[in-house]
Amino acid sequence: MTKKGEKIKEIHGVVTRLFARKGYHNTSMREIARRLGMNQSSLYHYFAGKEDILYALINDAMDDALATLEKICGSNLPPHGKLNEVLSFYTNYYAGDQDRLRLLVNEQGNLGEEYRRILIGKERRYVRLIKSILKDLADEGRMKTIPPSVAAFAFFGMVHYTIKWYDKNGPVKSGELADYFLEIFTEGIFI
Amino acid sequence: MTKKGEKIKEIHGVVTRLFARKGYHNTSMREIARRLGMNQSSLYHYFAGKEDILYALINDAMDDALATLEKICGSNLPPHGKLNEVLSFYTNYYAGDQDRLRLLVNEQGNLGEEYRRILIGKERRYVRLIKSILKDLADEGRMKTIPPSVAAFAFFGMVHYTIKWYDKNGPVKSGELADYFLEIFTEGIFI
DNA sequence: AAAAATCAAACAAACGTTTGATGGATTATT
DNA sequence: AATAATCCATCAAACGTTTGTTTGATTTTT
Repeated sequence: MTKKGEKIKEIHGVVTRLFARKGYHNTSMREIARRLGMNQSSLYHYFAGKEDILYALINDAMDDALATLEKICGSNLPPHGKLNEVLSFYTNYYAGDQDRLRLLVNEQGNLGEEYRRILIGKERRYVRLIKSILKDLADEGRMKTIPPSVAAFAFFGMVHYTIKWYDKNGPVKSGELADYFLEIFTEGIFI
Repeated sequence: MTKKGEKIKEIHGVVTRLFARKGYHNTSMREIARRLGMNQSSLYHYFAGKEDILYALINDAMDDALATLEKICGSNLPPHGKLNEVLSFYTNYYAGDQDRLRLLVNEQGNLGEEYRRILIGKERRYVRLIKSILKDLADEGRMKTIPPSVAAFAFFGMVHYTIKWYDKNGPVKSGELADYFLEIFTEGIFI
């Protein structure tokens, strides 16, 4: 890794933390620079502007998740095995890297149209992946007649919302959380 | 209703729409005034400041929902009947009044500490209500051994996330959506 | 010596808010 | 009923800050 590459990573780390905890607009370039111990104008040596930093962070987070999800879906596991793997990975991903994913969920609206277009395209791929697994389950006759979109977004909702409440230092480990979500999603809370 | 009261309602409507669609920080007092056809300084005749408008909107939305939820929970329905009612109301509420609830979910972080303290207190009441229903179900032996917090937040997650995807003019009516959510939450998607 | 990294200083624009004044409506006083 | 005093709603203009960004020079590294 080049010297510049490492610095960029360092900046990414600090900015992720700040944007996630205080929000994009409540974090100034001055504060970012101060936390990094550098002059604010030096930031522009690494990034074209504030918005580009946000975009890079969200885009990276999406690419990372997409890569794993597509690998799972491309495997030769049976549908319910894929669902299991996907749900488990996705929950652990969200529970384990909350700051990054807060940006993805909360701050996309602060990007310009062009950037958003790209990210929305990637989001569609997420949804399509989950829906295709649910379709396969339905074809096997293992799933109720619930619109795949509704089921998929119910699942996304459960997982995405963890960034608002889940504490990974609390009593429930993220692996257990994934197990609970899988149980609720597939079999429900009733006995 | 007084003349002033009606004007405040009108302002609330316009601001709700703007804050929900563009975000709090991407909506200036100048734009709010322009959309209302009034001078920006006139807004300060009705509100102490921008932040106070946001607080009023979120607080009202919370109070409305809390009133209904507490009525349901105070009724003499059996636990599963309460769960049914609560889930149904809550889903319809979120699906039917998306702009208002976007503020509740997305923009709370832009409020000062004092305001947030109050809202967090009300949020706790939400969670306590749902958890108490789940506790009752568990005592009846109808619920699996899932931590009530996890189940409650899984439910909140499903419903709150609707503001990001659900289209009430789409193929799924909000009543149906509530039925699907109830089915998924209680019995799961598997047959 | 060339290139990369950092800096202090300043920029123009946008922001939320305040000021001070105006005309019209409402209320109180004659 | 007519007049005076008060309040309400609105306005144009400006205020002081803060914002993201740029400029141009200086230091550090290669």
